[in-house]
Amino acid sequence: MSANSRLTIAAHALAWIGLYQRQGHEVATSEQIATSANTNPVVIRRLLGELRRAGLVESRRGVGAGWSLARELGSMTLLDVYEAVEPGPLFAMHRTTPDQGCVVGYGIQPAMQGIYEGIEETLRRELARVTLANVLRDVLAASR
Amino acid sequence: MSANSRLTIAAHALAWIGLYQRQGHEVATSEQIATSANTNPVVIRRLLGELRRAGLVESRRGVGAGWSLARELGSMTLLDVYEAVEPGPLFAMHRTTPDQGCVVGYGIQPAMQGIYEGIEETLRRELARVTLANVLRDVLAASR
DNA sequence: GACTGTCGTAACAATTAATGTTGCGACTGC
DNA sequence: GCAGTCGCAACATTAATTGTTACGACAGTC
Repeated sequence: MSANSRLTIAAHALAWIGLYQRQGHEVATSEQIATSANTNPVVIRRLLGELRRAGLVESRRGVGAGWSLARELGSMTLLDVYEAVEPGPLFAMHRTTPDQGCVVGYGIQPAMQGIYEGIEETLRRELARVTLANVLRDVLAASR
Repeated sequence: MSANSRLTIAAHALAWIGLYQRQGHEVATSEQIATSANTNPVVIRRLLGELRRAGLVESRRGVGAGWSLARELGSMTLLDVYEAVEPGPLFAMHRTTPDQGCVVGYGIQPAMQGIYEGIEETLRRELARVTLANVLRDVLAASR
């Protein structure tokens, strides 16, 4: 389905900053994170900008500039990141409104909307169960 | 997120065929369904072709051709439709492989993979709880 | 056996979203 | 003033979905 790796990259960036800070550094640059994620610094800045708006990270400018965590990794969940980074709903409706003169065309959107809402709520609950500290732990576990 | 209405359109088509058959008709044409969904018949044929491969619908050719349900709506779940119609996983990995020389770059994909698998499993369970008969019922409820 | 209506499928265009890239001004410590 | 990095805009590239056209295959009917 989705050609959409935003959540993955955002988690990557947060784990990277968290580990880097754990190693005693103050801030991480978009350049460093981009190298680790094998992408362009601007892509990282865009993503981190959204995370900053959500209060998950902070940025400094000027010399010695860069990014740092605004909260402990253990207090951030994937749901926080997901909501900061994913704009729309999981499943989309028709791109053109269906025939309102047809019973099915008229009723399908409210029906699916209701169903999808319940499913998204469950997805949120699952995402909320995973903290970024869990993610970093799993990341480090893979290297042994 | 996903600019992806495949599941919605597929459910629309199945509900339409189900209702049409309930009204005594043998088969529905892609033309009719496309009119209700306000899209092109070929789009419907493509989707229904995938549903046929999954054993949910059947098609006849020649004069009086069209589509019919292969099973009761009550025995089809949204999960059946989802699996027939959605190709990839819900969340994607990096589009280029991250820096394998970096601890995070090395461990992030297995870590996220494990997390995503659990979440997708939950999603599947939710989708499996909704039958297409439920969908049609909700559709008809909206018109009153 | 020709005719008709619909599927089956390929080929291509159009649209949209995400991602990648370049450029440059803004900021801040030296 | 200088250097390093963010902030952001503009544009290019890529990929997926959707829309469209075209035409052959098929199966009934006349």
